[in-house]
Amino acid sequence: MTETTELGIGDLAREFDITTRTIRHYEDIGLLKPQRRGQTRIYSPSDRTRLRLILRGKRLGFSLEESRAIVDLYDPAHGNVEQLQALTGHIQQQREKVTRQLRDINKMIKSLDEAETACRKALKKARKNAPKAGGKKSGKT
Amino acid sequence: MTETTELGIGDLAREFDITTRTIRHYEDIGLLKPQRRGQTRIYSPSDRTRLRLILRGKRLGFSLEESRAIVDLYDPAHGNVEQLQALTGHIQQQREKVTRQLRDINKMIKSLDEAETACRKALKKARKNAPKAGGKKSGKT
DNA sequence: CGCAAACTTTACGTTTACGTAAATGTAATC
DNA sequence: GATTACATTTACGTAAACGTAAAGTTTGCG
Repeated sequence: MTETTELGIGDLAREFDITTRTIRHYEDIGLLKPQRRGQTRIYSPSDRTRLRLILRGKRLGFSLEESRAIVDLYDPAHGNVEQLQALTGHIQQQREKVTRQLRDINKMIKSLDEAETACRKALKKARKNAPKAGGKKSGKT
Repeated sequence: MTETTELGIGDLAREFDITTRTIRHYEDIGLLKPQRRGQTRIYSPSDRTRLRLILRGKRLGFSLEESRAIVDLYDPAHGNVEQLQALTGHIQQQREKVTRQLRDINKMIKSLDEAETACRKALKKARKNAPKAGGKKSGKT
């Protein structure tokens, strides 16, 4: 019948290229809470979204506990003012963390640019007076 | 005597807020190769730079093996054309990885923006008709 | 001299994030 | 009704990245 939104654990595993063990592990630690039809886990689109967020966090080097904090941002206890205020705090924290990452990445990209430039330069030189080996030692750093 | 560039393991640990055990571990797996004065490790500015790169990699979620690949970009076997060519390949790989991260980060920042907006909106509403609870369920993603 | 502070090696312990195997259940298909 | 394919729980195993404890140098200071 309804097969539009009903996802099995295998479907998810295939979609995100992870193992079912991984998905169950995320459930073990409370990151996912799929419904059950009997014993079998049934995943909703929102479960899929949570999983996507978790995996994104992973790619960014977040621990599963950190990812939990992020994922929970999208599923807050609605309506309580104090919790909402705490939530803005958490969002701010995450923003700072991600902003630091952004700085790190930009530095790294810059580094890669420099490394590439240096490498190309060395290649040019090597090809020019190339015979068999050993140009001059170039200065370092 | 010369104390300008001579760094002890404790100095480095303090500077980067890590333990000496961590630094020794990086040496164990070949990420650092400080000189020795007798038994004692002596770190050069370039060692410090390598360490900085390693830690940046960590913040970005790179494994130490991945960081090794990056760090080695800056300390390649100079002069060999094939190695230089391989090197440009590695640089390109790293660039792709970092580019994916950049996409992930931008997505996450966007998500955080949305989360914050939603949160502020909910706060406003909550303060307006403040009684106890229950907004509507909002659609997702 | 004596002692603390900072260095060393060796080696077992711990946490995170799953892997992997075993034993079992259920459902469709031949 | 036997096979095949996917699901389940339970539980021990493992790789990475250190933590931590033990036991021993080396160095400087009062």
